[in-house]
Amino acid sequence: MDGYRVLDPSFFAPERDTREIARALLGQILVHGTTAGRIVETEAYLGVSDRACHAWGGKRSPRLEPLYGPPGHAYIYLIYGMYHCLNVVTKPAGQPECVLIRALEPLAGLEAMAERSGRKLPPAQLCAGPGRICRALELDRSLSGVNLLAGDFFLAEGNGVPAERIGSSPRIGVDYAGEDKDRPWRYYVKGSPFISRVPGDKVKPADS
DNA sequence: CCAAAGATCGTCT
DNA sequence: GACGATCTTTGGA
Repeated sequence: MDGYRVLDPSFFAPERDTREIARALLGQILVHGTTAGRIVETEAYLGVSDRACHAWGGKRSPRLEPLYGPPGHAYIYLIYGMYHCLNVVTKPAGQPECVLIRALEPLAGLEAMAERSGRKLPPAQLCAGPGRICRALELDRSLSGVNLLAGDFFLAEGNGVPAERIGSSPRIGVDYAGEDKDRPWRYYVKGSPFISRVPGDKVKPADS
């Protein structure tokens, strides 16, 4: 879309820790076609040593190939047979680390997003959750592996979020990860009404 | 070939 | 808080 400037490749400098990138992605813009949103919630997945990461132990499979590819590219997979999740690869090829994009503040194409949801969702619910993001922006695994620094599906510069406005918590839905399940590698914009869950919530707030 | 599981979401009690 | 939907992917027989 016009009016957005693609993120500079230096955003994914090799020396940058994936958790730092996860925090820096807060406030940046995700664009696909005529839909766009500001990233307000992310999770870091730290590769082969992280039991919560799909690439834990160096596991490889066709689905995971983009995760082993260059940084700034998308890794998208189908989950539970009905939803997709979008990740941004953060490290040079061969280092399978990434950031899961968990929630956006919708900025453009809200009507299309609501239409795709098939129901009347308030803006705060349109992109509150990884599955909802992919539904709203029409992302699926045909886009896994694409470069997010070019094209019509890309990351654009936004205003970063200052450290004091960033909260952290354990990652969502990784109870299978043993000793890594409680690592506080989920990051969110404090007080944002667009995040998928507020710490302390066991379940999502009811529709309203 | 077949079984099992899954980085979720919506609905129902 | 619990449960079911839905189907690809993976690993083992």
